Amino acid sequence: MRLLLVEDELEMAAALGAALGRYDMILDHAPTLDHAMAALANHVHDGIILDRQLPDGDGLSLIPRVRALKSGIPVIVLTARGAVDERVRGLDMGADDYLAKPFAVEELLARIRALMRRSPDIAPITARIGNLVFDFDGRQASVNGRILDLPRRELLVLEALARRQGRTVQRSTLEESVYGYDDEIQSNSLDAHVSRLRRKLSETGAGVEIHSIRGVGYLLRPSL
Amino acid sequence: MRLLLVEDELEMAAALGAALGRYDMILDHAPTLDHAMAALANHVHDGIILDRQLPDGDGLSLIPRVRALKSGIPVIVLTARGAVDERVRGLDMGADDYLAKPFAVEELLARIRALMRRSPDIAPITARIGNLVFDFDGRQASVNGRILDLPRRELLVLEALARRQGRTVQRSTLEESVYGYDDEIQSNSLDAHVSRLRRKLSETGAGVEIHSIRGVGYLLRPSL
DNA sequence: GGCGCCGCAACGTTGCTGCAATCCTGCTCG
DNA sequence: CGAGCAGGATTGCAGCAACGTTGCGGCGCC
Repeated sequence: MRLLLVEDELEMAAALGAALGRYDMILDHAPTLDHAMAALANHVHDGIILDRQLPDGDGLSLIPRVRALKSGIPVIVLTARGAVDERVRGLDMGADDYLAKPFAVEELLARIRALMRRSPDIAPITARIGNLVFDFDGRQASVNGRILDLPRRELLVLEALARRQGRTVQRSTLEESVYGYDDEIQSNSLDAHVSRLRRKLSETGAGVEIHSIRGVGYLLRPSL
Repeated sequence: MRLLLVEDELEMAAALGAALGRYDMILDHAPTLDHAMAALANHVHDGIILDRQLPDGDGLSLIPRVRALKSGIPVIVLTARGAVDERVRGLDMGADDYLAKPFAVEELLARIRALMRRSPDIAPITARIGNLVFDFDGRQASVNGRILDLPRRELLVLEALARRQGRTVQRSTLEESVYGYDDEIQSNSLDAHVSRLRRKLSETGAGVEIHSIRGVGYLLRPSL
């Protein structure tokens, strides 16, 4: 992980650099807005820590420029303690979080982690098949970050298949997880759901296929 | 924000519930340790307020069990005034703070906020979706710097959705965070709140939409 | 007493879902 | 090797449950 610290106090920068280094993070240091823009243009950063009082202007003015360049980067603003309206202004300018000085390094770290977690890169309990990501916790499927909004039954089918990805799922097992035990079915509704699911998966380029095994059940796997 | 009060005196519980309600917080009430454990198992709370003298034991015995279940939750212990060693014992058992009875509600509130702020792991302090900024600390939503003046229930809906932005929130989860668990609902009031919220969000150009997933729940996301 | 929030219910609307009819595909057996 | 068949795929349709919207009345709060 590589962070950019925009801060004119050298002491502070050095201290933070040392602390973050212990957590395998790289800290680039920019003492002014100009330096910051140059650094952003030349390197790829995963997050920005921004002081407000800088020699060549208010740190906040950097935010729109950052967003224009790379919108997704988390920005944490350092504010003076207790300055509530400063805080509000920072957030409205598009900062993702703020931290009052003085602060504990651990807290900064925790917030960085929290922000990183928010970006969809690192997902908790998920299955990946092809371009498809199924989030069992959030009970939703997405393809390339775009959430598929699937009706309940189709979602249940996909969930059951994703749970056992690459392995065949008995037809009866599937029926059980889509319908209750009590809730019987007397038609090929399940097949119908599979059919509709297939269409949606191929339309969205999920890169998966639901393979059917005659007389046994279905199987979810990457296509090709 | 949703808190659990473990306290056998009903008067006290009612008074606190009313007071916290004015600050847009949901208070669940558990009169015994057993009730408390049941509530914790079934619901997601952001903090616990714990009395020591309970019908079925010392409140402190709850703390290790809480930590085992969900470690990050702040716990505030209510103690009798002046009992110093009680206080010490509470902190040693893993409480995060204590408060001597009788106390001012404002003080309790301040301590809750302080604790929430101190445990940065649980959540980032703000969420940004589209032009909408939700400040979990200040408990308010704003669009382009203009604060949205939302009634209590609508704010709770938006908060719950913003907490899990971009992910589907089960209908039941939403109901729980908007209403307490004793506080039942038997109509489509939730839908009504969502409807009104939608109107306000679109009128103010928040750039977000509350997408509904039939049979599952809702989902807050930027509108295209 | 005015105002606004809230639960509630009525009613309109949507779109999921079970069903069945029809077509398709792979297997079996003579 | 080809006909027959069983299981699977697809799709239109209608019923209905879930959702959206709105107005009303009660209640608490200033």
